[in-house]
Amino acid sequence: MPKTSQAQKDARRQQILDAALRCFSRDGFHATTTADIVRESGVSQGSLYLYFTTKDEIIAALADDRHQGEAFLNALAESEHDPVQGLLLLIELYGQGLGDPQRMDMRRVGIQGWAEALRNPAIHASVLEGHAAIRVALTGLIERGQAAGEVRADVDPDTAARTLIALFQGLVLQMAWDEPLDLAATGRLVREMVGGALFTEAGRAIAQPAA
Amino acid sequence: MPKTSQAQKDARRQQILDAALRCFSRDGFHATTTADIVRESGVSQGSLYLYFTTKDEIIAALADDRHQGEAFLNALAESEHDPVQGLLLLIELYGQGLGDPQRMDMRRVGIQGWAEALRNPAIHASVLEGHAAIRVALTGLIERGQAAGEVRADVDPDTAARTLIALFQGLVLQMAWDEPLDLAATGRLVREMVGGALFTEAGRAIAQPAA
DNA sequence: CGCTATAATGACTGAGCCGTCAGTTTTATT
DNA sequence: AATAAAACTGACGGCTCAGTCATTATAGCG
Repeated sequence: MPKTSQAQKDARRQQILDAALRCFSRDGFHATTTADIVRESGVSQGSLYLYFTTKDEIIAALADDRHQGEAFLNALAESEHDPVQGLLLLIELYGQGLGDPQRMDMRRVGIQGWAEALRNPAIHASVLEGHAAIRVALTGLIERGQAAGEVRADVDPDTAARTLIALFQGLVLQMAWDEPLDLAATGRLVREMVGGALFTEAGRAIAQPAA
Repeated sequence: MPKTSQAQKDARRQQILDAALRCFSRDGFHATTTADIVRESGVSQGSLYLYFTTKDEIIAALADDRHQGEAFLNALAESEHDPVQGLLLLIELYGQGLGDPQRMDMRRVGIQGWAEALRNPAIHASVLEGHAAIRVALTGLIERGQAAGEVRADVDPDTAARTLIALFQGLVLQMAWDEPLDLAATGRLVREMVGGALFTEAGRAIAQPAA
């Protein structure tokens, strides 16, 4: 008969993860010591290893957590929205996310993860999994748009999705560097780019009122 | 009277830097030990510290080296090319660079640098310096294009430059992850995006033959 | 109030790393 | 060949860190 409930255990685990996120955001994965996480979380050195067997496991757990927040994507992509409006809404939501200071730590750690994915197979898999989830949502929208005649038929949905994601990845990076990005102007430009390169006349007509 | 020429010293220094680049590309900055660099370069542990006072200095030296290769940008940006053709040429050259396997190590280390810039002030300064150099070249081209009536006047050159750079940063990242990017299709799409969002009718007319 | 099983603790350890330095080798000059 | 200055070497010291474990605290139960 356990002496603590599952909820308490989960809370303690989350407490460690929250602390780890702050530490990793501040110092990166490698310059953060387990002692740092211990200090930041308030648990003892020993307890850390009751909830995680390894420092790397903490990193992996954070990478997995990240994917939870992206479930809204599929909901959006498969909703009843018109594909063009759905695409623009997705862009809009991501743009708003860029400016949200609450998510700063997550974004900074995410970037650390991008780099780590180059050499850590587990992180690589996790990062690509998240990447693929967004891509699937985007390609779905684009294909629906093509079926509706609102997106140009000569556009490869996969290429378009990857390119859009690339654009946002770069913006995330520059935001994290504290570069002075004009988010409103950038948003307008991205909509122009998407409208000009992806949409048909019919698509642009639908997009116009939203812009 | 020194026993080795400056050229020999430079060569030895470069030999260490080349080895360090390979190590950092493979294992990242932190998981690479000085012993790794010693093994890879063939110099002794002691000699390493005749040429660099610190492991961090090796990293900084690589970051600075990187900027040397970007001098061609200014030449291009300030050349006699038509601005629209200059922009498209720049995009073309960068696109070709993306696919060049020779530069793979540099790109991988560059991405490590992006992450490191989040917490290491020296790297941050160096990365932003390189970033600014490209941006200046791009804004210059865009402004010349606006003066010539080939680029839309309602586009903010700085925003457009940052957004274009963001796009390429994301593509570099995805390439480094071994994602299956169709570079030819991506290039076409990027040109469509730029044409649709930045160029005026006159600009598109000039762009058309090049595409 | 004992009693037991689980949870928590923090001092400790062994591995590994960065940077040093006393000694060795090389090279130009006499 | 002898010499001295410069270059090079690699074993080692001091330190940090991830992970452990013997001990202590706590919570439920009869």
